[in-house]
Amino acid sequence: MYKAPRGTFDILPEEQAYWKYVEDKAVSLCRLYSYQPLSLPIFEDAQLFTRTVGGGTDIVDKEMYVFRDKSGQELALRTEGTAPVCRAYLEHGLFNLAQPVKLYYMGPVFRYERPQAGRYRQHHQFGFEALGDADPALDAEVIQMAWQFFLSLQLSGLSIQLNSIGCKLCRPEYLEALKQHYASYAQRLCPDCEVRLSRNPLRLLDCKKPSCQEIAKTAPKPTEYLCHGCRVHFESVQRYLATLSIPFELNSRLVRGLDYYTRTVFEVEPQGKGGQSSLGGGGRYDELIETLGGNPTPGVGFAAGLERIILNLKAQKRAVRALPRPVAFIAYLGEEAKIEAMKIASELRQAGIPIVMATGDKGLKWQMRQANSSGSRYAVILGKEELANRAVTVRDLGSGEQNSVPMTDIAKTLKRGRE
RNA sequence: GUGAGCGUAGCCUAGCGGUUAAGGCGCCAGGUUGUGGCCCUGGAGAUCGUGGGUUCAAAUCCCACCGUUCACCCCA
Repeated sequence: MYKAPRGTFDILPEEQAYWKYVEDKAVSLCRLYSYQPLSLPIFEDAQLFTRTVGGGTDIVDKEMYVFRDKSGQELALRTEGTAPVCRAYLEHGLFNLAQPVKLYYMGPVFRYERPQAGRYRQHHQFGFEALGDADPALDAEVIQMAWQFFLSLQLSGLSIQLNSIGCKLCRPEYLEALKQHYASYAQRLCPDCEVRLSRNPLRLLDCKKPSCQEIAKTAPKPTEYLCHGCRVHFESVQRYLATLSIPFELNSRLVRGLDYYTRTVFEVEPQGKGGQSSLGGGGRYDELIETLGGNPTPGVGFAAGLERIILNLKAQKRAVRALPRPVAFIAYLGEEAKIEAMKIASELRQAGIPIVMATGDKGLKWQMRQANSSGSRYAVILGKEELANRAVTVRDLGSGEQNSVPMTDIAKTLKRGRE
């Protein structure tokens, strides 16, 4: 027997209401803020990720699904959405549009990890990006959007963690200071942090080991080393957020696991949870498009994990609207009635009424049971008697009331009952 | 990549050394010759994850493998 590959899963009909709920909120949010939909390929040139997300990050070093196609080109299932959005921005000359360009996307992303609660090899992200404008007001807008997204989902107990990690002007100096600080504790570092010290020092800050956290506590903070431009920017972001009444907590150890971030980084997480619980995150990436060969172009964005959102919706027992059910189930008795029933079903569907047409030539009892489990509001019954009268029997499956309805009036009757 | 728990019908679960592996949900049939839901009766459905070992005897004990879940790590 075949099974879905490890870390992947089917979303069965009974689960779909949650997905629809989240997707609808995402789409209406983007409409509200005038972000436009962008659909992206599932795989990209592998280098798109290695060059932007960065070597030394787990995503690139050990989590990419890389393969060669028949031409020998090295491709990768996408590990995130921001770099592909920027690639599309450059490829299609979207820099010629009025800036900033505001886009959103939704779809699967792939990372080769060991699955656990809220972590999969294929998961789904919803993200939005604003390209071509360095205004801190745009950082604030993106954070506000993220926040409003979770509010609209009726999730509670969340917090926004906010930090600034500087730019190419000020970060080198900071990293130097950070390395010096850690160098004096070299023998007390965990093995992972020893590697981080040389490969990706920023990540030293978010090690969860108590012994390393001690060292991180006294470590210099990125915000202490911001250049003038970055400091002013960060202050503005905070001021704008305050103006918009968006709550946030400064977290000087928030660094994010991707290399392309500059200045603002933020994360939305549930209260009192550990490391792997982040619901979404984002930030500014003013150097990313240049890395991809474009003119220097600032950008800021956010992405959220749909599985984790749904996990939290369930944990908080949020009811979601059920998927629509059929209006009527059409039962028939005998071949002649079957043909008439098929015609009626067809007409009703053309009138926009969702119908389940019985099949299988079984008894009425069986058909009624089907009607019941289909969730239909009505059963429409068509047998010899009805054929003779040119009128069907319409039974309300909620109340059990049942009437004879002329064949010409079925649509009208069913529609009336819908209100 | 590391560690721990768990693998019994489509789903949930009982059985934890001894004859035909038990129950609930769901499914099918019947209780109405043309009427669902509730109820009643009956039925189908399980190589007890796979392989090996211990034993007179293994779903039950041991080992390996596979799968899965959770945690670490990292991230959505």
